[in-house]
Amino acid sequence: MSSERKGKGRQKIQMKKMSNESNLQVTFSKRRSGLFKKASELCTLCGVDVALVVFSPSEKVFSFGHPNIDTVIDRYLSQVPLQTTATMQFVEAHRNANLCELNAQLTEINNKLDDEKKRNDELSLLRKAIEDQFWWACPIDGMNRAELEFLKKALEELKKLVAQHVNGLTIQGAPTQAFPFFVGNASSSNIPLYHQALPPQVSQNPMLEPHLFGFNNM
Amino acid sequence: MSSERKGKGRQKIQMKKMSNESNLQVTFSKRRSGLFKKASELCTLCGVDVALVVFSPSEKVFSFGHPNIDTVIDRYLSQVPLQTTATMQFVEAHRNANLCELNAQLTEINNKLDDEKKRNDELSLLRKAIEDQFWWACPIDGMNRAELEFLKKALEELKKLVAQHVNGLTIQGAPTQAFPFFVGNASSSNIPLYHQALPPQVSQNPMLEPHLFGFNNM
DNA sequence: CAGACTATCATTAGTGT
DNA sequence: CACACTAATGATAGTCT
Repeated sequence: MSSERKGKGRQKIQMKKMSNESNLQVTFSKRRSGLFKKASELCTLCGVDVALVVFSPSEKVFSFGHPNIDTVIDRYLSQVPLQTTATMQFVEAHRNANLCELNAQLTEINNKLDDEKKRNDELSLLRKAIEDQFWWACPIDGMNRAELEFLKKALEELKKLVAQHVNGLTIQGAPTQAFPFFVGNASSSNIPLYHQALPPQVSQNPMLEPHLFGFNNM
Repeated sequence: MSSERKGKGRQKIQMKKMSNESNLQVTFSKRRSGLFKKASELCTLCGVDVALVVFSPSEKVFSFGHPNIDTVIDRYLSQVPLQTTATMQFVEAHRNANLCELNAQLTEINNKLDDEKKRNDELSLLRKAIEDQFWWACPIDGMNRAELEFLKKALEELKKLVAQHVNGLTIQGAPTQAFPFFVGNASSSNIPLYHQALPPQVSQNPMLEPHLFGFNNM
């Protein structure tokens, strides 16, 4: 083993649209994760409401909301002079759609649990058989250790799976979906837009928040 | 200027709602800045569309969108096929009923998994210690067997719990409807919601994408 | 192609001004 | 109360697996 294992580590990157498509895809995934994590942390730490929607390069949509994205969007829309019954319908309809996706997730988890159980049963049987024949001997020692390790790993994976749901910090891509190749940026004017408004209630000072966002280097 | 410039620097903080109000306010500002910056960077780097809405502790609203927040929200809302009001109500009723139950059950499951993992880790350590000292002896055999059995039982119980939900909580009214996956957890409580869905264009199955869902205070 | 790894960069908690 | 600073923590680009 030569000591050449020095990865170059993180390099600074230019703040413009990435040219390499595959690189863009992985960066999108990583940064999307980070963004959603940050959003949830903001919710947790400050107890505030947040809605976040991201359309992937392949037009899939990722969203996050606390306490509920539709609620927050609704609140946002109602504060913007645009509330219609049509929007309400959309909101309601959309909420229902979530359930199906959740179902898929649960099914997946359940299948994994099932697999683990099966494996566990097999292991137990095997172990028992060995014990019954050689309970007085020691060679099972190493084997037991391996099995225990296996079980531990399985449990940990399961735990992680559930924990992911609990924490809501992971979004998985579509397992059944083959996404078409990226078509290109529809409207990629590089500079996004910030906007801040006050709720109808706050009548104090419309300029209460002097903290401005500057995009100096973008 | 004395050379007392030694600040203690950043300290790790617990991921729960901050108690100190003024501290919360400043953290909110800082993290909100960071969050919006991350969002815009994602837009710029990957050329994707994003909508972000944050309600401050004082109920002010901050929003960001690329290319335009309302456009993105509209796209988000309209990507779900409309359903009839009746169906929606039906589904909603069931969902609400199930959510609470599932929430409790899954919390329980998660706690059990947590316990099992802890126990398993302890066991592994203990076992390793014993092995290291008495690898040539057999007494560990019986003990391992008991613990293995215990783990097996725990796994089975967990599986059964989840299986009950899979088999018992399916909603049969809506064509695209199943049951929600819902989680609440004591340890990491303030958890918002993640959700991912498909774009309207995908004509295969409007409900293919798996969603992650989780929040604490329903 | 999704994760593990790691050197590096970026964010931010704590503090002073 | 908004900034400036700094030391730590946290995120991630590049790489390998």
